[in-house]
Amino acid sequence: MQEKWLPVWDELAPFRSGRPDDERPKKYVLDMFPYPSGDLHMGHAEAYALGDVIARYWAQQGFNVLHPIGWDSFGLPAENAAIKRGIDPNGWTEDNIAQQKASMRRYACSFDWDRVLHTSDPAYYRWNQWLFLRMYERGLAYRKDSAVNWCPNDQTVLANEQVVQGRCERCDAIVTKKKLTQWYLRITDYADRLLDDMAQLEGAWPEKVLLMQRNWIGRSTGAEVRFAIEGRDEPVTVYTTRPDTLFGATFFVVAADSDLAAELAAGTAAEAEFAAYLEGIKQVSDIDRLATDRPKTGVFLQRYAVNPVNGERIPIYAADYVLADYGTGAIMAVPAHDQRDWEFATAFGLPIRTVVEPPADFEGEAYAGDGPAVNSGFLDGMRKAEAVAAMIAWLEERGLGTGAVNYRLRDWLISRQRYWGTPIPIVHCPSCGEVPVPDDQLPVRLPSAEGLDLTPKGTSPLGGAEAWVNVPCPRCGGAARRDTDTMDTFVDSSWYFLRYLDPAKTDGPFDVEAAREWMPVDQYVGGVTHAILHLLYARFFTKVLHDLGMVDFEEPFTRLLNQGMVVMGGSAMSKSRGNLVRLSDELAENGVDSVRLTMVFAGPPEDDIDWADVSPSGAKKFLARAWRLSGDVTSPVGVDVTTGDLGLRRATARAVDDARKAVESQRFNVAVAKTMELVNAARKAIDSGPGGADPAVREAAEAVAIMLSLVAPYTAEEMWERLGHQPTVALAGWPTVDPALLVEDTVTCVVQVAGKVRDRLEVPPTIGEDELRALALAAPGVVKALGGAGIRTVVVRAPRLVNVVPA
RNA sequence: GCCCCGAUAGCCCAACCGGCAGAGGCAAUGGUCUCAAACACCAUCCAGUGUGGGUUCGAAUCCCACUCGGGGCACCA
Repeated sequence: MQEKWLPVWDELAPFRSGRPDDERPKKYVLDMFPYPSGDLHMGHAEAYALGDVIARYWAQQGFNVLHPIGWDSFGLPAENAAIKRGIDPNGWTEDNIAQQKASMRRYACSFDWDRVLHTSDPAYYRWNQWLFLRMYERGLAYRKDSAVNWCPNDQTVLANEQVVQGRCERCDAIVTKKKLTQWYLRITDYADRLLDDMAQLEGAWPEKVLLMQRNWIGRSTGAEVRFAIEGRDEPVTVYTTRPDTLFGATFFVVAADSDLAAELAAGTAAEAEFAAYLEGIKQVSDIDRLATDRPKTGVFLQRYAVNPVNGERIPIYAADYVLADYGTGAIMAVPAHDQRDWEFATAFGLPIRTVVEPPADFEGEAYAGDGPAVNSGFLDGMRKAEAVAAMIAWLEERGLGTGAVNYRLRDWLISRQRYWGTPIPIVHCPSCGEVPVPDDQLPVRLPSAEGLDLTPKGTSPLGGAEAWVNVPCPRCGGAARRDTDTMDTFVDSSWYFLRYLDPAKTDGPFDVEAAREWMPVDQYVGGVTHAILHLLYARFFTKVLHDLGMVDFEEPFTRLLNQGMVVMGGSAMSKSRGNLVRLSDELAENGVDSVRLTMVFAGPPEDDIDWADVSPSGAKKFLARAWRLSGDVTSPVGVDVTTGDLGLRRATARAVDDARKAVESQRFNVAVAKTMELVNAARKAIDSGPGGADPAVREAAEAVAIMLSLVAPYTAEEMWERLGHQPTVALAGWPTVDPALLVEDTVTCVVQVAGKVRDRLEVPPTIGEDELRALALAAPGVVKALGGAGIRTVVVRAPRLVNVVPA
């Protein structure tokens, strides 16, 4: 069947979306593009089967559907394979792309093959560089020196988002900290918009993803408070969400690894102790830091801060439970109302002063809840919200502090010390400093990997490409060096959906006019693994592009579907676990259509599919059963179906309508079930009903073919041909439903007595309440159940239900 | 520790605004066809919705508590 239909589909190109004279309304369906590591696997098969249902459905509904595909082809696997086997990452990548592309074609994905792109193509990454420079011009791309996450295995830095439970999300190595100068994108400038614009996505994105993003951005509101430090000219500002507890601050803590801690310790009696402590915590990995029961440690710096609200002298400690890169790296400690401060105070014998009255039955240690303020001067008696506002006003009046907002989100670290990525288009000149590469000199192409040592060693392999690195400064012409870092590959995937609109464009990253027409993406489909990283970055880029005046929308993806994973025997498939199911084996055994059908029918798309629980051979049987229908139709093409058997016509109308509703609400498994139901009804009509010559049977079989075309394109095409039509069924159009056929002439009304079903009545759907009540009370089952007892009330829900409540 | 989501037949899953627990499939059993088997077709079997309370004429559906499973966050002041 593949040999038969692939050339036909190539010829007809039903899914080419760029025709200029196409007047159909537009829909943009986007599948997350794959990383080209080897051939497609079961996970791809599921994701692309689901995306295809949506794309093909909209095509059947008469939309001009843009459904592109490409490859996210920069990244470590290519580089690691290259190191391991001594081959060129580019060649490895191209080979895998060719293999995946061939598999996708066989898998009958409805992609527009005229729009493919891959991100390791200089014609693509040139625009990464261009966008980077636009951000640089606006101060959104900058370099800073700080302690960064370092993966000792991959020998590269990682973004905050790529560290999971203190481990590298890619290779699972324990992440350490390293002080480096790195490139960042100022995503924190967009924190509020990234958070607030999620209101637009409510109901259209999985609630879980929105929640994860909200948590990740982690906006909190509170106040910044200035504390004078004895023996220091400048006060130190702290951030707190509980300014109402300021009277309860009994000590002060600075992050041990902050510059401030070092400065405060310098020259004091605590200096040596502090240095030893600092050395000690550097040895503690993030893994250990994450342990919840870790005892609080710290060093008294022999110095004092002054609480601005009551002039009290409070001791300053350096500790590792305060983070250097959140807030200001220093806190006021209120042990009575913060569990961490409570633990520290207990360990160091510091005073604990209650300033919020806990409820009488409170049994915990620190009380973080609401309650009336006590021991708090002018705040006494106020509850939390009022006290917070009053304290902020008090501080602001005296210039001692101000209301403030903080975020958990950090700026996005994009430098990577690896080869296979987009070179950062900056030249470092001894006299001019950082100099952007002029636009007309883009792309800065990667030097050939040949002769380069790609082995990770902590600095970028690009530094070894002498001829590439040493360039004249674009500004002064003097000897200068290129920046040798490459960009995080998440930069590549932050705007690829725009590039599809005109992937060959040479005078800009994307076609602004086409973006106005096609964007935002109507439906995005992909794994929940990208719930934070990719989706947050893509949203950020979109907002930057909006501010650059290049797009007129603020959110790139209108609707998001996260498909589940394909697992085997309850756990994720892996070679080492020995439960790997090979897609190629499944395809060879059961065929493309059966595998796709199995994926779609297994359950709701967002649920995991356990391959042990599903039956591709069952799917195969069903497809054969559906296909046989087309051979049993004996009426001619174009026969007047209105003369057909009414029962089957009703079943067809109902199935088509139910399937439509199911697809639109993304219950694809239900849509398949409705198709199965129709196949059963048609079979019955042929074998033991009006027979294959009845026009209603043709109507049903044609509807089945079209419904199946969303899931099983080969089978559907075969049926369509056998039914006497020209290809392609993919554009046959969704069957029209006569609304009259959906109206039943009688419905079954359930009659309950005290909530138990006692009788059933066949009534017209238009029956009135009073009439139905009378009928129900006279029903034999009701009379019997009542047994002469009186009636309290009768609940009538015409036409489906009556409930008689006995006295 | 905090926060989300889920639990329906042996298994995977349906059930619209609270209104007959069953659409579909897998497996099983019986039958038709066959020399026999496979295929195909027909039929049958199977739960009262995780547990305990509550609201309601009526709860799988709403509320509370709990159990189990999955996921997210985790010294973010």
